[in-house]
Amino acid sequence: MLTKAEKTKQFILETAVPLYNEKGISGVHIDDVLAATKLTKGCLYGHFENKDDLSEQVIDLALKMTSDKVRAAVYKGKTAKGKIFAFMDFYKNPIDTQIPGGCPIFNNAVESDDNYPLVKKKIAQIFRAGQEELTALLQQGIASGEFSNELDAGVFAFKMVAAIEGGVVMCRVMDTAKPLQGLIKSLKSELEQYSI
Amino acid sequence: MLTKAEKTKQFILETAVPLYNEKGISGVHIDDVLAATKLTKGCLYGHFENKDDLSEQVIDLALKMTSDKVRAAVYKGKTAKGKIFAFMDFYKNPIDTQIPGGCPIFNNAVESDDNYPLVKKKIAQIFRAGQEELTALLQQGIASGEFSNELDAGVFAFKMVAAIEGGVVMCRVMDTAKPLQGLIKSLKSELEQYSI
DNA sequence: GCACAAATATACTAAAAAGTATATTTTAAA
DNA sequence: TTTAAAATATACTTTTTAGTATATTTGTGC
Repeated sequence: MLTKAEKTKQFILETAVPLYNEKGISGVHIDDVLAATKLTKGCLYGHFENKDDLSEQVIDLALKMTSDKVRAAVYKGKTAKGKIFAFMDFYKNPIDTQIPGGCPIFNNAVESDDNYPLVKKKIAQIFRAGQEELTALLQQGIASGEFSNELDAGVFAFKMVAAIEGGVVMCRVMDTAKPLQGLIKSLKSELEQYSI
Repeated sequence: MLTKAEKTKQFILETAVPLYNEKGISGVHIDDVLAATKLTKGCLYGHFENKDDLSEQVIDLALKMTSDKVRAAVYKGKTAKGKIFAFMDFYKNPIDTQIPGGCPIFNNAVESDDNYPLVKKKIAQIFRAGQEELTALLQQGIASGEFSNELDAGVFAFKMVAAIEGGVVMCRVMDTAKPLQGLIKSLKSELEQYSI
Protein backbone atom coordinates (compact mmCIF):
# COMPACT_ATOMS: atom_id res chain seq x y z
CA MET A 1 0.00 0.00 0.00
CA LEU A 2 1.12 3.53 -0.78
CA THR A 3 2.00 5.83 2.09
CA LYS A 4 0.30 9.22 2.24
CA ALA A 5 3.42 10.87 0.89
CA GLU A 6 3.63 8.46 -2.01
CA LYS A 7 -0.01 9.08 -2.81
CA THR A 8 0.48 12.84 -2.70
CA LYS A 9 3.52 12.67 -4.93
CA GLN A 10 1.66 10.51 -7.42
CA PHE A 11 -1.28 12.91 -7.28
CA ILE A 12 0.98 15.87 -8.02
CA LEU A 13 2.57 14.08 -10.95
CA GLU A 14 -0.74 12.95 -12.41
CA THR A 15 -2.27 16.39 -12.01
CA ALA A 16 0.75 18.03 -13.61
CA VAL A 17 0.84 15.71 -16.63
CA PRO A 18 -1.91 17.48 -18.61
CA LEU A 19 -0.58 20.87 -17.51
CA TYR A 20 2.85 20.12 -18.93
CA ASN A 21 1.33 18.58 -22.01
CA GLU A 22 -0.66 21.69 -22.75
CA LYS A 23 1.74 24.42 -21.68
CA GLY A 24 5.11 22.80 -22.24
CA ILE A 25 8.06 22.73 -19.87
CA SER A 26 8.85 26.43 -20.25
CA GLY A 27 5.19 27.34 -20.01
CA VAL A 28 4.40 25.64 -16.70
CA HIS A 29 5.09 27.51 -13.47
CA ILE A 30 5.21 26.02 -10.00
CA ASP A 31 2.18 28.14 -9.13
CA ASP A 32 0.23 26.49 -11.94
CA VAL A 33 0.89 23.12 -10.39
CA LEU A 34 -0.02 24.42 -6.93
CA ALA A 35 -3.26 25.89 -8.27
CA ALA A 36 -4.17 22.64 -10.04
CA THR A 37 -3.38 20.45 -7.05
CA LYS A 38 -4.63 22.89 -4.37
CA LEU A 39 -1.44 22.13 -2.49
CA THR A 40 1.18 24.50 -1.15
CA LYS A 41 4.84 25.10 -1.81
CA GLY A 42 5.96 23.47 1.40
CA CYS A 43 4.19 20.31 0.36
CA LEU A 44 5.38 20.29 -3.24
CA TYR A 45 8.99 20.99 -2.35
CA GLY A 46 8.76 18.16 0.16
CA HIS A 47 8.37 15.76 -2.75
CA PHE A 48 10.54 17.39 -5.42
CA GLU A 49 13.94 19.03 -5.19
CA ASN A 50 13.11 21.84 -7.58
CA LYS A 51 11.24 22.59 -10.76
CA ASP A 52 13.65 20.62 -12.93
CA ASP A 53 13.14 17.56 -10.77
CA LEU A 54 9.38 17.95 -10.99
CA SER A 55 9.48 18.53 -14.74
CA GLU A 56 11.59 15.46 -15.33
CA GLN A 57 9.32 13.18 -13.35
CA VAL A 58 6.15 14.62 -14.88
CA ILE A 59 7.49 14.10 -18.38
CA ASP A 60 8.68 10.61 -17.58
CA LEU A 61 5.19 9.77 -16.39
CA ALA A 62 3.51 11.34 -19.42
CA LEU A 63 5.78 9.42 -21.77
CA LYS A 64 5.24 6.18 -19.90
CA MET A 65 1.47 6.62 -19.81
CA THR A 66 1.39 7.22 -23.54
CA SER A 67 3.71 4.36 -24.43
CA ASP A 68 1.75 1.99 -22.22
CA LYS A 69 -1.57 2.97 -23.74
CA VAL A 70 -0.32 2.66 -27.31
CA ARG A 71 1.23 -0.69 -26.56
CA ALA A 72 -1.97 -1.92 -24.91
CA ALA A 73 -4.01 -0.84 -27.93
CA VAL A 74 -1.64 -2.51 -30.38
CA TYR A 75 -1.56 -5.65 -28.29
CA LYS A 76 -5.30 -6.12 -28.80
CA GLY A 77 -4.84 -6.73 -32.53
CA LYS A 78 -4.67 -10.41 -33.41
CA THR A 79 -2.72 -10.37 -36.67
CA ALA A 80 0.13 -8.14 -37.80
CA LYS A 81 -2.34 -6.14 -39.85
CA GLY A 82 -4.74 -6.02 -36.93
CA LYS A 83 -2.02 -4.65 -34.68
CA ILE A 84 -0.90 -2.01 -37.17
CA PHE A 85 -4.49 -0.95 -37.72
CA ALA A 86 -4.97 -0.77 -33.95
CA PHE A 87 -1.94 1.50 -33.75
CA MET A 88 -3.46 3.83 -36.33
CA ASP A 89 -6.85 3.80 -34.68
CA PHE A 90 -5.27 4.83 -31.41
CA TYR A 91 -4.79 8.30 -32.90
CA LYS A 92 -8.27 8.58 -34.42
CA ASN A 93 -9.35 11.46 -32.20
CA PRO A 94 -6.76 14.25 -32.22
CA ILE A 95 -8.99 16.80 -30.49
CA ASP A 96 -9.74 14.91 -27.27
CA THR A 97 -6.47 13.14 -26.76
CA GLN A 98 -5.91 10.56 -24.05
CA ILE A 99 -3.88 13.14 -22.20
CA PRO A 100 -5.28 16.59 -22.94
CA GLY A 101 -3.03 18.67 -25.16
CA GLY A 102 -2.10 16.23 -27.89
CA CYS A 103 0.55 13.55 -27.99
CA PRO A 104 3.11 14.04 -25.20
CA ILE A 105 5.82 12.29 -27.19
CA PHE A 106 5.44 14.67 -30.06
CA ASN A 107 4.87 17.80 -27.98
CA ASN A 108 8.00 17.10 -26.00
CA ALA A 109 9.88 16.28 -29.18
CA VAL A 110 9.22 19.75 -30.53
CA GLU A 111 10.02 21.57 -27.31
CA SER A 112 13.03 19.53 -26.21
CA ASP A 113 14.72 19.44 -29.60
CA ASP A 114 16.77 22.65 -29.12
CA ASN A 115 16.32 23.21 -25.40
CA TYR A 116 16.23 20.13 -23.24
CA PRO A 117 18.86 17.64 -24.37
CA LEU A 118 17.98 15.10 -21.69
CA VAL A 119 14.34 15.02 -22.71
CA LYS A 120 15.35 14.98 -26.35
CA LYS A 121 17.42 11.88 -25.69
CA LYS A 122 14.47 10.11 -24.09
CA ILE A 123 12.17 10.99 -26.97
CA ALA A 124 14.75 9.86 -29.51
CA GLN A 125 14.91 6.53 -27.70
CA ILE A 126 11.14 6.20 -27.77
CA PHE A 127 11.00 6.99 -31.49
CA ARG A 128 13.79 4.54 -32.26
CA ALA A 129 12.23 1.76 -30.18
CA GLY A 130 8.81 2.46 -31.66
CA GLN A 131 10.16 2.34 -35.19
CA GLU A 132 11.91 -0.93 -34.46
CA GLU A 133 8.80 -2.51 -32.99
CA LEU A 134 6.53 -1.39 -35.82
CA THR A 135 9.05 -2.41 -38.44
CA ALA A 136 9.44 -5.82 -36.81
CA LEU A 137 5.67 -6.19 -36.71
CA LEU A 138 5.38 -5.46 -40.42
CA GLN A 139 8.22 -7.84 -41.18
CA GLN A 140 6.51 -10.55 -39.20
CA GLY A 141 3.48 -9.90 -41.36
CA ILE A 142 5.62 -10.42 -44.44
CA ALA A 143 7.19 -13.57 -43.02
CA SER A 144 3.83 -15.04 -42.12
CA GLY A 145 2.44 -14.27 -45.58
CA GLU A 146 0.08 -11.53 -44.47
CA PHE A 147 1.90 -8.93 -46.54
CA SER A 148 3.77 -9.10 -49.80
CA ASN A 149 7.53 -8.73 -49.55
CA GLU A 150 7.20 -5.67 -51.79
CA LEU A 151 6.34 -3.78 -48.61
CA ASP A 152 9.29 -1.79 -47.27
CA ALA A 153 8.60 -2.26 -43.57
CA GLY A 154 11.01 0.41 -42.31
CA VAL A 155 9.82 3.07 -44.70
CA PHE A 156 6.16 2.35 -44.07
CA ALA A 157 6.62 2.37 -40.30
CA PHE A 158 8.26 5.78 -40.42
CA LYS A 159 5.77 7.22 -42.86
CA MET A 160 2.86 5.99 -40.78
CA VAL A 161 4.09 7.47 -37.49
CA ALA A 162 5.28 10.73 -39.05
CA ALA A 163 2.03 11.21 -40.93
CA ILE A 164 -0.15 10.44 -37.95
CA GLU A 165 1.81 12.60 -35.52
CA GLY A 166 1.94 15.44 -38.02
CA GLY A 167 -1.72 14.95 -38.76
CA VAL A 168 -2.62 15.18 -35.08
CA VAL A 169 -0.93 18.57 -34.79
CA MET A 170 -2.52 19.90 -37.96
CA CYS A 171 -5.97 18.71 -36.96
CA ARG A 172 -5.66 20.17 -33.47
CA VAL A 173 -4.75 23.56 -34.87
CA MET A 174 -7.54 23.47 -37.45
CA ASP A 175 -10.01 22.13 -34.90
CA THR A 176 -11.17 19.20 -36.96
CA ALA A 177 -10.51 15.47 -36.81
CA LYS A 178 -11.61 14.82 -40.38
CA PRO A 179 -8.31 15.11 -42.26
CA LEU A 180 -6.58 12.73 -39.87
CA GLN A 181 -9.36 10.21 -40.26
CA GLY A 182 -9.00 10.43 -44.04
CA LEU A 183 -5.27 10.01 -43.61
CA ILE A 184 -5.66 6.89 -41.51
CA LYS A 185 -8.06 5.45 -44.06
CA SER A 186 -5.49 6.17 -46.76
CA LEU A 187 -2.65 4.56 -44.80
CA LYS A 188 -4.80 1.51 -44.24
CA SER A 189 -5.64 1.16 -47.90
CA GLU A 190 -1.97 1.66 -48.74
CA LEU A 191 -1.23 -1.32 -46.51
CA GLU A 192 -4.12 -3.26 -47.97
CA GLN A 193 -2.42 -3.00 -51.35
CA TYR A 194 0.37 -5.13 -49.92
CA SER A 195 -2.03 -7.60 -48.33
CA ILE A 196 -2.16 -11.03 -49.83
CA MET B 1 15.18 53.93 -47.94
CA LEU B 2 14.75 52.64 -44.42
CA THR B 3 15.30 55.01 -41.54
CA LYS B 4 17.74 53.99 -38.83
CA ALA B 5 14.84 53.09 -36.57
CA GLU B 6 13.23 50.93 -39.23
CA LYS B 7 16.53 49.17 -39.83
CA THR B 8 16.97 48.54 -36.12
CA LYS B 9 13.46 47.20 -35.76
CA GLN B 10 13.95 44.90 -38.72
CA PHE B 11 17.28 43.78 -37.28
CA ILE B 12 15.67 42.96 -33.94
CA LEU B 13 12.91 40.97 -35.62
CA GLU B 14 15.29 39.06 -37.86
CA THR B 15 17.65 38.30 -34.99
CA ALA B 16 14.78 37.13 -32.82
CA VAL B 17 13.25 34.82 -35.43
CA PRO B 18 15.65 31.90 -34.86
CA LEU B 19 15.55 32.49 -31.11
CA TYR B 20 11.78 32.14 -31.03
CA ASN B 21 11.91 29.20 -33.40
CA GLU B 22 14.30 27.32 -31.14
CA LYS B 23 13.01 28.30 -27.72
CA GLY B 24 9.35 28.93 -28.35
CA ILE B 25 7.30 31.90 -27.20
CA SER B 26 7.34 30.88 -23.54
CA GLY B 27 11.02 30.05 -23.70
CA VAL B 28 12.30 33.37 -25.03
CA HIS B 29 13.00 36.18 -22.59
CA ILE B 30 13.58 39.82 -23.43
CA ASP B 31 17.13 39.43 -22.17
CA ASP B 32 17.74 36.67 -24.72
CA VAL B 33 16.78 39.05 -27.47
CA LEU B 34 18.95 41.82 -25.98
CA ALA B 35 21.91 39.45 -25.76
CA ALA B 36 21.46 38.28 -29.34
CA THR B 37 21.09 41.79 -30.74
CA LYS B 38 23.58 43.46 -28.37
CA LEU B 39 21.01 46.17 -27.88
CA THR B 40 19.53 47.54 -24.68
CA LYS B 41 16.10 47.67 -23.15
CA GLY B 42 15.61 51.33 -23.90
CA CYS B 43 16.18 50.63 -27.55
CA LEU B 44 14.02 47.53 -27.76
CA TYR B 45 11.10 49.10 -25.93
CA GLY B 46 11.39 52.03 -28.29
CA HIS B 47 10.34 49.71 -31.09
CA PHE B 48 7.93 47.35 -29.35
CA GLU B 49 5.22 48.02 -26.80
CA ASN B 50 5.95 44.95 -24.73
CA LYS B 51 6.94 41.32 -25.03
CA ASP B 52 3.62 40.28 -26.52
CA ASP B 53 3.98 42.88 -29.24
CA LEU B 54 7.50 41.70 -30.00
CA SER B 55 6.47 38.05 -29.98
CA GLU B 56 3.61 38.66 -32.36
CA GLN B 57 5.75 40.50 -34.88
CA VAL B 58 8.58 37.98 -34.66
CA ILE B 59 6.21 35.11 -35.31
CA ASP B 60 4.50 36.93 -38.14
CA LEU B 61 7.87 37.42 -39.75
CA ALA B 62 8.93 33.80 -39.21
CA LEU B 63 5.69 32.54 -40.73
CA LYS B 64 5.96 34.91 -43.66
CA MET B 65 9.60 33.99 -44.31
CA THR B 66 8.72 30.31 -44.34
CA SER B 67 5.64 30.66 -46.51
CA ASP B 68 7.51 32.81 -48.98
CA LYS B 69 10.40 30.37 -49.25
CA VAL B 70 8.14 27.36 -49.71
CA ARG B 71 6.12 29.17 -52.31
CA ALA B 72 9.27 30.26 -54.15
CA ALA B 73 10.55 26.68 -54.15
CA VAL B 74 7.26 25.28 -55.44
CA TYR B 75 7.05 27.98 -58.07
CA LYS B 76 10.25 26.71 -59.66
CA GLY B 77 8.61 23.42 -60.64
CA LYS B 78 7.34 23.44 -64.22
CA THR B 79 4.61 20.80 -64.12
CA ALA B 80 2.16 19.90 -61.35
CA LYS B 81 4.33 16.93 -60.49
CA GLY B 82 7.42 19.12 -60.62
CA LYS B 83 5.87 21.59 -58.22
CA ILE B 84 4.74 18.92 -55.79
CA PHE B 85 8.18 17.31 -55.90
CA ALA B 86 9.74 20.72 -55.29
CA PHE B 87 7.52 21.11 -52.25
CA MET B 88 8.73 17.80 -50.86
CA ASP B 89 12.36 18.57 -51.62
CA PHE B 90 12.09 21.80 -49.72
CA TYR B 91 12.03 19.74 -46.52
CA LYS B 92 14.88 17.41 -47.48
CA ASN B 93 17.20 18.63 -44.75
CA PRO B 94 15.45 18.57 -41.36
CA ILE B 95 18.63 19.13 -39.35
CA ASP B 96 19.80 22.42 -40.84
CA THR B 97 16.50 24.09 -41.50
CA GLN B 98 16.17 27.36 -43.37
CA ILE B 99 15.41 29.01 -40.07
CA PRO B 100 17.32 27.21 -37.32
CA GLY B 101 15.08 25.17 -35.04
CA GLY B 102 12.86 23.34 -37.50
CA CYS B 103 9.73 24.48 -39.28
CA PRO B 104 8.28 27.62 -37.66
CA ILE B 105 4.78 26.79 -38.83
CA PHE B 106 4.87 23.44 -37.12
CA ASN B 107 6.74 24.58 -34.01
CA ASN B 108 4.24 27.34 -33.46
CA ALA B 109 1.39 24.97 -34.18
CA VAL B 110 2.43 22.77 -31.28
CA GLU B 111 3.04 25.60 -28.85
CA SER B 112 0.09 27.79 -29.76
CA ASP B 113 -2.48 25.02 -29.86
CA ASP B 114 -3.48 25.24 -26.17
CA ASN B 115 -1.84 28.53 -25.22
CA TYR B 116 -1.87 31.24 -27.82
CA PRO B 117 -5.24 31.35 -29.56
CA LEU B 118 -4.23 34.25 -31.82
CA VAL B 119 -1.18 32.43 -33.10
CA LYS B 120 -3.18 29.24 -33.40
CA LYS B 121 -5.65 31.04 -35.64
CA LYS B 122 -2.88 32.25 -37.92
CA ILE B 123 -1.36 28.79 -38.20
CA ALA B 124 -4.75 27.25 -38.89
CA GLN B 125 -5.17 29.74 -41.71
CA ILE B 126 -1.77 28.84 -43.13
CA PHE B 127 -2.53 25.12 -42.98
CA ARG B 128 -5.90 25.59 -44.61
CA ALA B 129 -4.54 27.80 -47.37
CA GLY B 130 -1.62 25.43 -47.92
CA GLN B 131 -3.92 22.44 -48.18
CA GLU B 132 -6.11 24.27 -50.65
CA GLU B 133 -3.19 25.28 -52.83
CA LEU B 134 -1.62 21.82 -52.85
CA THR B 135 -4.95 20.15 -53.48
CA ALA B 136 -5.66 22.55 -56.34
CA LEU B 137 -2.22 21.83 -57.77
CA LEU B 138 -2.84 18.08 -57.71
CA GLN B 139 -6.26 18.56 -59.25
CA GLN B 140 -4.76 20.63 -62.02
CA GLY B 141 -2.40 17.72 -62.60
CA ILE B 142 -5.40 15.42 -62.92
CA ALA B 143 -7.21 17.84 -65.22
CA SER B 144 -4.17 18.20 -67.47
CA GLY B 145 -3.72 14.44 -67.65
CA GLU B 146 -0.53 14.33 -65.57
CA PHE B 147 -2.19 12.23 -62.90
CA SER B 148 -4.91 9.61 -63.02
CA ASN B 149 -8.23 10.66 -61.54
CA GLU B 150 -7.84 7.77 -59.09
CA LEU B 151 -5.69 10.17 -57.07
CA ASP B 152 -7.56 11.71 -54.15
CA ALA B 153 -5.96 15.15 -54.21
CA GLY B 154 -7.19 16.33 -50.80
CA VAL B 155 -6.16 13.19 -49.00
CA PHE B 156 -2.76 13.08 -50.65
CA ALA B 157 -2.09 16.77 -49.94
CA PHE B 158 -2.83 16.27 -46.26
CA LYS B 159 -0.89 13.05 -46.00
CA MET B 160 2.11 14.60 -47.68
CA VAL B 161 2.27 17.68 -45.44
CA ALA B 162 1.50 15.77 -42.25
CA ALA B 163 4.09 13.10 -43.00
CA ILE B 164 6.79 15.59 -43.92
CA GLU B 165 6.18 17.86 -40.95
CA GLY B 166 6.01 14.90 -38.59
CA GLY B 167 9.08 13.44 -40.23
CA VAL B 168 11.02 16.66 -39.73
CA VAL B 169 10.34 16.58 -36.00
CA MET B 170 11.22 12.89 -35.66
CA CYS B 171 14.43 13.30 -37.64
CA ARG B 172 15.48 16.35 -35.65
CA VAL B 173 15.04 14.50 -32.39
CA MET B 174 16.86 11.41 -33.66
CA ASP B 175 19.58 13.55 -35.25
CA THR B 176 19.36 11.95 -38.67
CA ALA B 177 17.90 13.08 -41.98
CA LYS B 178 17.74 9.59 -43.45
CA PRO B 179 14.21 8.53 -42.50
CA LEU B 180 12.72 11.73 -43.89
CA GLN B 181 14.61 11.26 -47.13
CA GLY B 182 13.22 7.73 -47.39
CA LEU B 183 9.79 9.10 -46.64
CA ILE B 184 10.02 11.70 -49.38
CA LYS B 185 11.16 9.05 -51.83
CA SER B 186 8.19 6.93 -50.81
CA LEU B 187 5.73 9.80 -51.21
CA LYS B 188 7.16 10.50 -54.63
CA SER B 189 6.79 6.93 -55.77
CA GLU B 190 3.27 6.89 -54.35
CA LEU B 191 2.52 9.84 -56.60
CA GLU B 192 4.33 8.21 -59.52
CA GLN B 193 1.84 5.35 -59.28
CA TYR B 194 -0.86 7.82 -60.26
CA SER B 195 1.23 9.30 -63.05
CA ILE B 196 0.12 8.60 -66.57
C1' DG C 1 28.83 73.34 -37.66
C1' DC C 2 24.37 73.92 -35.02
C1' DA C 3 20.09 72.73 -33.09
C1' DC C 4 16.57 69.71 -32.51
C1' DA C 5 14.44 65.42 -32.80
C1' DA C 6 14.95 60.66 -33.05
C1' DA C 7 17.32 56.71 -31.43
C1' DT C 8 19.69 54.33 -28.00
C1' DA C 9 21.85 53.51 -23.34
C1' DT C 10 21.81 53.60 -18.32
C1' DA C 11 19.97 52.89 -14.15
C1' DC C 12 16.38 52.22 -11.99
C1' DT C 13 11.26 50.05 -10.23
C1' DA C 14 7.71 46.54 -10.46
C1' DA C 15 6.09 42.11 -10.95
C1' DA C 16 6.43 37.40 -11.28
C1' DA C 17 8.49 33.20 -10.33
C1' DA C 18 11.43 30.09 -7.63
C1' DG C 19 12.90 28.56 -3.47
C1' DT C 20 13.35 28.26 1.96
C1' DA C 21 12.72 28.45 7.08
C1' DT C 22 9.70 27.43 10.28
C1' DA C 23 5.17 26.51 12.23
C1' DT C 24 1.32 23.48 12.24
C1' DT C 25 -1.11 19.41 11.32
C1' DT C 26 -1.51 14.62 10.38
C1' DT C 27 -0.18 9.83 10.47
C1' DA C 28 1.03 5.68 12.36
C1' DA C 29 3.86 2.89 15.57
C1' DA C 30 4.44 2.03 20.46
C1' DT D 1 -4.11 7.30 23.61
C1' DT D 2 0.31 9.21 23.26
C1' DT D 3 4.03 10.84 20.77
C1' DA D 4 7.60 11.28 17.52
C1' DA D 5 8.23 11.55 12.80
C1' DA D 6 6.39 12.58 8.53
C1' DA D 7 3.61 15.53 5.80
C1' DT D 8 1.76 19.84 4.81
C1' DA D 9 0.86 24.93 5.40
C1' DT D 10 2.34 29.66 6.21
C1' DA D 11 5.04 33.36 5.64
C1' DC D 12 8.75 34.72 4.28
C1' DT D 13 13.57 35.68 0.93
C1' DT D 14 15.87 35.43 -3.36
C1' DT D 15 16.17 35.45 -8.08
C1' DT D 16 14.63 36.29 -12.42
C1' DT D 17 12.13 38.75 -15.76
C1' DA D 18 9.45 42.66 -17.44
C1' DG D 19 8.94 47.28 -17.82
C1' DT D 20 10.01 52.56 -17.15
C1' DA D 21 12.14 57.19 -16.35
C1' DT D 22 15.67 59.69 -17.65
C1' DA D 23 20.21 60.62 -19.53
C1' DT D 24 23.10 60.40 -23.48
C1' DT D 25 24.20 59.86 -28.05
C1' DT D 26 23.41 60.02 -32.92
C1' DG D 27 21.53 61.46 -37.18
C1' DT D 28 19.48 65.12 -40.09
C1' DG D 29 17.71 69.44 -41.97
C1' DC D 30 19.02 74.18 -41.61
